[in-house]
Amino acid sequence: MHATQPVRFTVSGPYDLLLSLRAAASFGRNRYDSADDAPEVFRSPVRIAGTPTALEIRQLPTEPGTLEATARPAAASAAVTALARRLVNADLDLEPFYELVRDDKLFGPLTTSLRGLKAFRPATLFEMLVTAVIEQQISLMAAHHIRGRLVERFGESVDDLIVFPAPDTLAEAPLEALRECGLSHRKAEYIGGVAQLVSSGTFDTETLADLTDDEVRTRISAIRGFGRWSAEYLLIRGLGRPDVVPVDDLGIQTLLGRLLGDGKRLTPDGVRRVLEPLTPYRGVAVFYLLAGTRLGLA
DNA sequence: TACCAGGTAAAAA
DNA sequence: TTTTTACATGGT
Repeated sequence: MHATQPVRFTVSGPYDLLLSLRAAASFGRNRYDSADDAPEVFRSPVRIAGTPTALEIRQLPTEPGTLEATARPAAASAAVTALARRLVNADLDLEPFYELVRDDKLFGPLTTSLRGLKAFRPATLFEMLVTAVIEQQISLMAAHHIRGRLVERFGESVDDLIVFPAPDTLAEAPLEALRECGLSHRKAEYIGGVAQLVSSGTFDTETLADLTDDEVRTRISAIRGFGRWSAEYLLIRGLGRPDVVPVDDLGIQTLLGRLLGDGKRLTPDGVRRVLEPLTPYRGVAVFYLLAGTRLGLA
C-alpha cells in the first residue's frame, strides 16, 4: 500500500501554508527543514517505519483546504498522511480563536494580517524533548548552533536533508560526544537520559497525546532535566495544545511586558494575568504575537 | 571584558 | 523550606 502518487488530506479551518513557512523561517532558518529553491513547499526529513524519508507538503492553490503530501522514498499512505497532518497541525481549527479576538485592538488586526497562520510541529516528540533541553537557559542563537552540530553528527541524511537523530542513537552516544556538540555536562546527561527512556520504551511519547495538559505536565516533569518550562514547551510546540503558555519563559515575559504590560519584563503571574482573556487560546495568541513581531506587524 | 540569554538540579542556608 | 550556584555557547 505504498503511495507512488501524492496523498491528499483536508485541514480544519483557515490555513495558509506559505504564510506559515514565512513565519517559521523568521524564527531562524533551519536548513535541515526547508529548501531555498522551492519556498512554497514544506520539506521535512522524517522517519517512516525506521526509514529516513523526505516529506514534501503543498497547498492546492485552487482548493486551500486541501493539502498534498509526497514521500520519497515512497511509503505507506496512512503513515504519510498521519505524519503530514501532525507537521502542519491539521486538526487545529483557528476560526474560534479569530472569533474570540475579532474586536480586540491588538489581536483583531493581527489575526487579520496573519489569517491562516499555524505553527509547524516536529515529526516526533523525542525531537522536541531534546530541543527543549538544548534551549534551556542559553540564547536561541546559541541553541541553534548546538542543535545543528548534534543533527550533523548523529542524524541520517535523506536527499539534502538530515533526519533528527533517533532515540537509540543518542542513547548509545558517549556523553563526551554529546558534550563536543557544545552541551554542558549536565545537559548531555539529560539528553542521554531521556534518549534511553524513550529508546527502551520506558517512556512512550506517543501516548502523551491522549493525556490532559496537566497529566502531560506531571509525566514530563518526572524526567530528570525537565521542569515546568520544558513540560509546557513540549505541550505547546510538540503537542500543539492551544491554551498552554510557558509562563517561566524569559522571551515570553519580555515580549508580553512590551506589548501588553508596562514595557518591563512580566513575572509568571503577570503573564497569566494579561493572557487570561484569551483563554482557551492563550498559547496560540502568544504565537501570533511572536510571529507578528518577527514579521514586523506587532 | 562582563553580562545576558525562551532553566534545572543539587548544594547551601 | 527557600535561596544560591554552576553550567556552555554566542551576541552585544
